[in-house]
Amino acid sequence: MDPLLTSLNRAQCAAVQHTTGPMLVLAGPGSGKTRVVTHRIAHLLRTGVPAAQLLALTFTNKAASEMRSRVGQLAPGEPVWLSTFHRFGAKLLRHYADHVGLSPNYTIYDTVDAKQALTRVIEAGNFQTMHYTPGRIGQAISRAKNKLIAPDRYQPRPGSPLSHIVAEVYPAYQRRLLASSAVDFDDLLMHVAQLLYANPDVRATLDERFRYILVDEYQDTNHAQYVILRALSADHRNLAVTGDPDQSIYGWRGADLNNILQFETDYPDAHVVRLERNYRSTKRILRVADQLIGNNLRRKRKSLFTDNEEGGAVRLVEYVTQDDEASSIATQISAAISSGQRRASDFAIFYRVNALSRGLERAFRQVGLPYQIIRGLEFYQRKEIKDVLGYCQLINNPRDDQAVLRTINTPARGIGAKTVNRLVQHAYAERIPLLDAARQVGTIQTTWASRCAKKVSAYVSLVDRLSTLADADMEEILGKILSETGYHDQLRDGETEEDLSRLANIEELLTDARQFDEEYPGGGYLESYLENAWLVNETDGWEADTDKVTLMTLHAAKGLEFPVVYIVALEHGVLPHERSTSDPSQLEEERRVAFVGITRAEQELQMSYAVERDFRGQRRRTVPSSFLLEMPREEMQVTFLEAVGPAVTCVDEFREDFIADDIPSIDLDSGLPEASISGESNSPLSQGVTASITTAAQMAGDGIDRLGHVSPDAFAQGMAVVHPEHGLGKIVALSGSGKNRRATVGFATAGEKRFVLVHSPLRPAGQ
DNA sequence: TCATGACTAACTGTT
DNA sequence: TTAGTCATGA
Repeated sequence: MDPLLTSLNRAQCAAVQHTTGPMLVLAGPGSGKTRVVTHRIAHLLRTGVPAAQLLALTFTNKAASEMRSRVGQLAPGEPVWLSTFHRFGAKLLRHYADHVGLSPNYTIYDTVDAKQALTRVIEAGNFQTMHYTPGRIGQAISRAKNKLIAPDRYQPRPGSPLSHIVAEVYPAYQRRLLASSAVDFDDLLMHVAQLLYANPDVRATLDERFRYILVDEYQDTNHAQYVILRALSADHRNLAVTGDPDQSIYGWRGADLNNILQFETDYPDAHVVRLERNYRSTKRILRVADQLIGNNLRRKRKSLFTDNEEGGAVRLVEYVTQDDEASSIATQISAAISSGQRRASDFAIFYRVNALSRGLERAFRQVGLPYQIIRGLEFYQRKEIKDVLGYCQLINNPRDDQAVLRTINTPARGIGAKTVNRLVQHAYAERIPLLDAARQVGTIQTTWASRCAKKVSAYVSLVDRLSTLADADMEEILGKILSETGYHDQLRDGETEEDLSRLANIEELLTDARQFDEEYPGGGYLESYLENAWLVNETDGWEADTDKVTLMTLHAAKGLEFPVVYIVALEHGVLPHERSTSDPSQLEEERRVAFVGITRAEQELQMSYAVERDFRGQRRRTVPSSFLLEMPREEMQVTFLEAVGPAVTCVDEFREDFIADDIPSIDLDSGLPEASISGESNSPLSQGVTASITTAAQMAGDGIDRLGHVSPDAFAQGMAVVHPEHGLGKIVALSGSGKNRRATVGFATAGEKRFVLVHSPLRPAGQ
């Protein structure tokens, strides 16, 4: 028998062996879905399908890289195109940019940039937005884009003031994006859909090229993605989608559950495979999940079962405060680790909102538990990183207004809001990019103070100077930016804690760039580098093989599994989230979020809530989540507090309701966690905490070996160095790696010189 | 034009 | 709690 199939069950085999025609794989949690997808890719390759005809699309970067590594094991060296929808869209758009009015070097705006751009458009256009914030308007535009409603086709609805505003603002916003040759995340899909729709020849070419398409997490696709998929599989109808309606948790992002619920209507000849056997969780965990999700109406019924062990009871624990909750969990985990039962990496803690991670972090630090937090977009959202990347954006795409606005006065060079506004007005009036407007400063606006004009011209020539670097190594580009703009000096001379951490982050960025250069040597990859920065999310930074406890949102947890799972803050308003409690379909989505969390657990699961929780700096009484009442009592072990003080009626009521449902095992006074660990005693263990980033510079030490040679690693951006002939200088930029590592050094007398570090007599100053 | 400090409003999730 | 806005004085 084919070794690809031996380890699979019947349903899995059926899915893997399916080759032509549409297929829907309904895969319950833990049913080996990723296995099926990867094995199917390998199987297709084995049956002679060229790798170039395969396209596998996922929803997140994490899922894509997971899949890439697994396909790599099954079918090494096969160049299967495997990426997220957005990345796929970005690549296609590079190729067909002119078809949709972009230049190939277009910029991708993240949520923040897009919102700022929108705000500018609203201000500049003097739109009356009444009480609607740019955020609200942006959401409405995003929804329209996800539904593929083009700016000129948007129809305001009577009785919806917001839609009238959107009808005005949306076209202006989109015009400005195109003028900047920029797209937002939604455009990555909308433009592609439009491209395929408006260009039958392009569509046919791509349909021909991607004859076999596999889509993971199909329940999370939105209308735009749906249309793209349909367009790419019209002639070659080998579209295989996998998903689980019960795990659809991106409705707010436009995911349309109908896509999966109606797949069989769209493709009447679709082969449908159900993967219902769960290989992940214990019977009791699965029953809790199954009964909870049974309360949803909009779903496809499926029966989950497992041959795994019965397992221990699912725990529900009540705490007084969030601090109790956090420290109890931390103590439990470290006890399990020190007794040798578990490793730190066996544990994961899930929460509904990122803000809840802070208390947990504190508790973990106190106990000295190593942990890693998965949080979206942290690094690339930092001001200093965005500032530096802003210059890169500008080098890559000089029409990028957002980049101009970000960099024109960063670091401060005396170009104030007033000047910028005049520039913007001029640019909008002339319908030209901001940088061009800045370029014209000397010639057009005679009324301007020559002081301002001078500064603006200096900025323009700075950008021009940097632009000559477009094809250099990333590290060199970044290095030049840092030195030429004075950004590095400014931070280095700063004394605040903040400046220090900014500097550390910059170092981290340089290290990252250096790694990138090693992977893509020779330079000229600025665009790819930026694309990567724009489309990453920090989930990629998750290291499965380090021994740390994982903390993340329930959304980020999708697709992962852990031996022991904690879900915290099962409270009304948190899970379900307060913005979702009124709408039944949103409530169902919240239930699915809980379902996803529960089904990540392999052996143990603890859910908890606190009677009091700090929110917005205020302490509030909570109401336990109604979802808890929907779970089977007989599978659970409950730990209620004995007394929570006077008149905690909501919690009392909840307990009565919970107990009324004939609960066999209750455990009223045992198991209450000890108040908390004394905060003062700072154990030496806490040294092990690993939340901070160690920069390459920190690790490099003095970098001088016994022979007196200075390791190339000893040199860092901006460092003062000594040369025997030229004397004191400063490192302006670094590039290359290993023995090819070069430094550009600016000397006081001799000007700029370039050195190959291993052969150079350069030394860090002062050594 | 910029730095400072007071004040205020917001806190879902991800590409 | 905190990021962001606003007013003030230098």
